[in-house]
Amino acid sequence: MGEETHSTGTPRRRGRPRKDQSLPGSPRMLLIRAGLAVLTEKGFSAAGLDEIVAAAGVPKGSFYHYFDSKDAFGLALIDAYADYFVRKLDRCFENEARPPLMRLRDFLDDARAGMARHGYRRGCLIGNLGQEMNVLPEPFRERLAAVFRDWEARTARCLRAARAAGEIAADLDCDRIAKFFWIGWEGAVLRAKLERSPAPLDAFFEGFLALLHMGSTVSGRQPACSGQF
Amino acid sequence: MGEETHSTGTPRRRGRPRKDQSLPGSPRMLLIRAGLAVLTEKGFSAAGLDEIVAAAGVPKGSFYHYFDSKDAFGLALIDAYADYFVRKLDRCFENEARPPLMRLRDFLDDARAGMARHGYRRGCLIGNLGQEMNVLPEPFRERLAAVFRDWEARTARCLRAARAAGEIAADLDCDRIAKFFWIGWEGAVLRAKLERSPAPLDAFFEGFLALLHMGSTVSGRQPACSGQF
DNA sequence: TATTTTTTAGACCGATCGTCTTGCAAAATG
DNA sequence: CATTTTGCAAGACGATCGGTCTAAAAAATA
Repeated sequence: MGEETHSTGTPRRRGRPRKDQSLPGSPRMLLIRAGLAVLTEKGFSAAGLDEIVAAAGVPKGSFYHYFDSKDAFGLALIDAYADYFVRKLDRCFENEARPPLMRLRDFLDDARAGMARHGYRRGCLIGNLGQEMNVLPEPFRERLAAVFRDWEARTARCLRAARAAGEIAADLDCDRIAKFFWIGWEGAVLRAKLERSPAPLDAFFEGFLALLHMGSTVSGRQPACSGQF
Repeated sequence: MGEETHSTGTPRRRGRPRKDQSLPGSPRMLLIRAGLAVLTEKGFSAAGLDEIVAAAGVPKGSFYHYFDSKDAFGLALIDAYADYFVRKLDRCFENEARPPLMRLRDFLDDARAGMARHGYRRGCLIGNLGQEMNVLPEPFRERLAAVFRDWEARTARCLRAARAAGEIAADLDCDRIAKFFWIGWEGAVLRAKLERSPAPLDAFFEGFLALLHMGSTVSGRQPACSGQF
């Protein structure tokens, strides 16, 4: 009461209205995009704001207009990366046109292509920040852990689909396997960066697949694509 | 010739003789010890020399007497850590008093205890530096990769002993499995740091053991300690 | 004691870090 | 148009970074 309100409920204020900072070309989005590129490559501590604002083509002075601090920026990057990655996961894991186990392989192929595209220099933002946990502010921890829980849940869902389809043994614990996958996968991305090669990704994935086919010898099914582990 | 030489062959020179810098109490060793503590926790980029020399109780000016640069110091730390770690690996993997597969578990127990002792803040130096590869000088890459090759070789030897003892299936490729182990293990250490918990170490290890018992259902052997993967 | 060399000691440097203050341009209202 | 309110940009700022430098103490030989 007393304040004039818009039909949408927004109080019509005087002064210059703020731009929509969720638009792709907005400075905020440019900063986030540049920040993702830099931090997936160098991590948080080694990434300077100067480099990020330069890559974004945004004046340094503007940075603190859009973000309270480098820390707050980092948290925003986690959210942005989580969003981007969940879309990728869903595109793979919920692709009904493919058998569930092949969806996992689609994810591998996607990741391998992504790392190759960037010369094996960019890794996983979540893994990078996780490694730096001891020099990051405490709020990062729960946020990163939550992202992993989410990825694990989506992966477990895909695994259950595979189990329901009879692609993997019926007595496998899909939640534990999904946990196992993400624990090891981050190690594989790390090694791929170190060796500048997709081999660690493949090596881990093949081992993981072999694990999935445990007990399949009993039911007589042959592993489709695993090596001789 | 022309120079006076000791009976040991060392040319006895004038001036203050240099201390043995491999002695435990020497400044150089204090710096390396402090550097290992700081870098296993914070990585290379986030670790400042000021912090390291303070922790070592050595004046900053002395640092550059013993090391040419922070980079050179980092390489020395890799060597020191590799030495320390190889001793640990051999203590576990070549312990003839234990069956080969149990030696692997001994390593797990040792690592779990080590991480707990430091509050799950210190990780693996090699993994930390590997994650930072893009912001490290190029010589680090080959050095780190060589360390992993060494660890893999020692692990593969232990696995072959297990295979010879009939603890694991005869058709398993021990070299590939060893590679798989170290790829995933570094991911497990990363997650343990993130979650400040030993659970990721155990989760990965149990999955790894399950992988080793592939085909054991055929030969009728029961997994000794793996969960229901 | 005089000389030579190693080691200690910390002030100091330019560069870069994240942050903040300040001022002006833009776009609304009255 | 004048006013108001805000968005945004530019650069200054202190702290800290890795690294350098000079000087002197320490410990040996001559």
